[in-house]
Amino acid sequence: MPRVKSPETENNILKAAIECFSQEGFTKTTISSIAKKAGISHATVFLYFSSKEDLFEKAVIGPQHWFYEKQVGLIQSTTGNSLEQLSQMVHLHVDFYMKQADYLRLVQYVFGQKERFRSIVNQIYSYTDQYIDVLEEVVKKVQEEGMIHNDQVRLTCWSYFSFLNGISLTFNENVSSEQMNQFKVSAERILGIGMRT
Amino acid sequence: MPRVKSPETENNILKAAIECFSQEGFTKTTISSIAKKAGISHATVFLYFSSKEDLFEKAVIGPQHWFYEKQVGLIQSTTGNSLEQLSQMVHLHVDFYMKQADYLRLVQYVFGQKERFRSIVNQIYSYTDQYIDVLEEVVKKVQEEGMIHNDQVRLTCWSYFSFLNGISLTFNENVSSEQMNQFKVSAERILGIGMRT
Amino acid sequence: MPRVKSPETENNILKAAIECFSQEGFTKTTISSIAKKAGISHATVFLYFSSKEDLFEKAVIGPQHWFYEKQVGLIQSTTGNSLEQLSQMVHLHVDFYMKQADYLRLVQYVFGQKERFRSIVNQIYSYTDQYIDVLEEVVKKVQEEGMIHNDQVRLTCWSYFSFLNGISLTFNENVSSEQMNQFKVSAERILGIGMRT
Amino acid sequence: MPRVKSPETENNILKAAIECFSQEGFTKTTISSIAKKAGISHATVFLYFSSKEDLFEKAVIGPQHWFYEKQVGLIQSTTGNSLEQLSQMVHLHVDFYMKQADYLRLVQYVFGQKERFRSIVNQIYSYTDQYIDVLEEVVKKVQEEGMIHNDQVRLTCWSYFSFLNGISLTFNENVSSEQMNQFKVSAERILGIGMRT
DNA sequence: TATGAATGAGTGTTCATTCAT
DNA sequence: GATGAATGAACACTCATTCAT
Repeated sequence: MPRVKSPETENNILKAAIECFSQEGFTKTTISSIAKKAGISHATVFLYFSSKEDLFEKAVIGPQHWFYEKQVGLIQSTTGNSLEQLSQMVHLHVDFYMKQADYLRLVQYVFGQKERFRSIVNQIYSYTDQYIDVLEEVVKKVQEEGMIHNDQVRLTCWSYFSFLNGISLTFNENVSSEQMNQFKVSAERILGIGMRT
Repeated sequence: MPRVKSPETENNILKAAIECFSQEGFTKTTISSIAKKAGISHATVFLYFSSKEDLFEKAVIGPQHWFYEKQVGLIQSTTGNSLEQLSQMVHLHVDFYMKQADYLRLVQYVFGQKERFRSIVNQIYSYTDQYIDVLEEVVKKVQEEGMIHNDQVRLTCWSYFSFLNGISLTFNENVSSEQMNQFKVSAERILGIGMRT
Repeated sequence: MPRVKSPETENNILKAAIECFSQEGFTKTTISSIAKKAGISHATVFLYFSSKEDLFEKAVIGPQHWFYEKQVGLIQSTTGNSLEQLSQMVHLHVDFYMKQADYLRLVQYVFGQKERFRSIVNQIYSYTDQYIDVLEEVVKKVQEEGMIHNDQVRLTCWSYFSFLNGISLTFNENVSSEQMNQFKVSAERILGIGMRT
Repeated sequence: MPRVKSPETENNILKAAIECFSQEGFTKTTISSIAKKAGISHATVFLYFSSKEDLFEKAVIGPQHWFYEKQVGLIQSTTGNSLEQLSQMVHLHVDFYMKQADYLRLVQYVFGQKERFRSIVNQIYSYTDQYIDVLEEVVKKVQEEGMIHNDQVRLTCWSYFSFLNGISLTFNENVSSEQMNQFKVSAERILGIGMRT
């Protein structure tokens, strides 16, 4: 982070960049459109980021730390016995994923072009891996208490994670609360809870 | 009598286009690169498609019919009692989605930029709706036999569909067979079957 | 002239070419548009003319012979004493020039870009020179009869010729008969006749 | 504070554009050739003009105001009695038209393709109309003094104007002074003066 | 520091021309 | 002989990046 002048400006650029890149993709988005949205001149962008690629990478990677902290935070904010905690986490996760549509679209855009954005994809995978670690712990704990059973906890966690991405991709606009509830049920089922048989 | 425009060439262009567009996105992909991959001159592309936009739309929409026919076909190819059939369908679906990574990435790319590709997105939604119709029927039949229970069958089907897209997005390369199996288990769970409690 | 197959087709092409070239200029006009107007395929044009340049040159030069024969014919078709004949000629000339707007526009187009179409321009000048020869003879004859006086007969003829081109250029659509009459008066005045003092 | 867009550069582009367009026509002329002649990069042209069409229109229309001011100025610069003034005006006009060959060729090029450049043609007609207004006044004044007679003053003025364009079109290079003098005589005759019978 | 002017590299698209049938 | 498919050359226009102020 060059931190040349105003960190506020830097943030404005990054926010504008996330919006533009997620709506139009990398190549279609112009530096000018980002600058305009950030309320500055296009040339100023280059004072804060060395190139369009640099800005893109920072816009995608930058929020990752916060993003996964947030997810972990959701887990830690739960209360009750561990089964109840897991269920609460699922609810919070689904809500969170549907609310972060903009940024998630950007991440999904990058994931859809793995060869093109190899280096960024790898960085995100590494963040995700850490998060899956945390998730795995939680699920394992519930399992040890005998309340659910999953042969392959880690792989189950990846399924869960994929599901969250899948719903965010398919429904990033106009989701009903009924639909949201169903997503939560489905997510719980993936983790082995919530079956009402 | 002059030479005749070859349907084979048209197909080569479409195949090349799907590959390129899914790897690089719309704007980054050049007509030249598509032409090169199809083994023709870039100008020839314009003999078959009126513009880059036209080619893109046809590359995305074209396979939809086949794609959903295929999915419906998978359902019909199953045997046994209806629960077994549903389970078989899930297995075939997961396999199919992981194999169609290239094309699915393209569809997901379009979905990630709904404002930009509004018209295409709407067309795909309409295909998907039809497919969900079929899926709903199947699930309802199993349910009527009392073997599973889902309050919201249609919404459950959308969850199932989102999950398939989610795994295809997150893992479009190097998936282990263990992982594949877990995906199948998770998919079954979303539909309310496969819980081993 | 290759005279490959049908002279009728060749003529259709030339007629279409004159129309297109005079309306849109050389570069803007496409071989396809000419072919379409001539009711044939664009490739067929190349059976009759070796290149676009070739077709253009033939379309411009081709009618020159007929055009100046026609003008000379107008002179010879007059009757009465030589002053009356000159006046009749002027009337016929003005009518003729306003009627040949399409082709004249093409010639004027070429004249407006003398460097670009040097060779064609020179050929037209040589035709025009011959015509001015004829015109000069006529005017000189009237002058010898003492009915008009012009110091510089040849230069006066060029003025007359320039005037005809000038009105055709400025008014190639919607000319009133009043205007036509005034043109005739003006043309006569250039030649030294028609002054009503 | 950044550099400022220079009006000098804009003028250079316009001058280069007039030269190129008048020599090669609209389509044949490339933005690069204009830029080269103006001593700048082709991309810079688009900083000053939004498109090739825009540049063309401005190059054609731009000088119209100056052009007709100039013509009117010529009239006002004359001295002596009104007949002498008219004669002087004609001399100045002929000189002026032969000197403005470059720009006039461009105007004539546009006039030769009225359908293609309809909007520009209409704008020029409106300028010309104003100029003819002025000319008409002058001629009428001379006429009122009983020194010449023209039935249709306005139409005569259009003839005069057409003649000026005609000579400029036919002789935009290498005109002898003898020829120039004859042009002046012819122009005077159109207006009803200068007959030496 | 911040900006707008300037530009070179790049791309979609057109079109004259060639070629196979 | 006639045609439509195929193509390479060319061009308008865009945009990331640099530079002068």
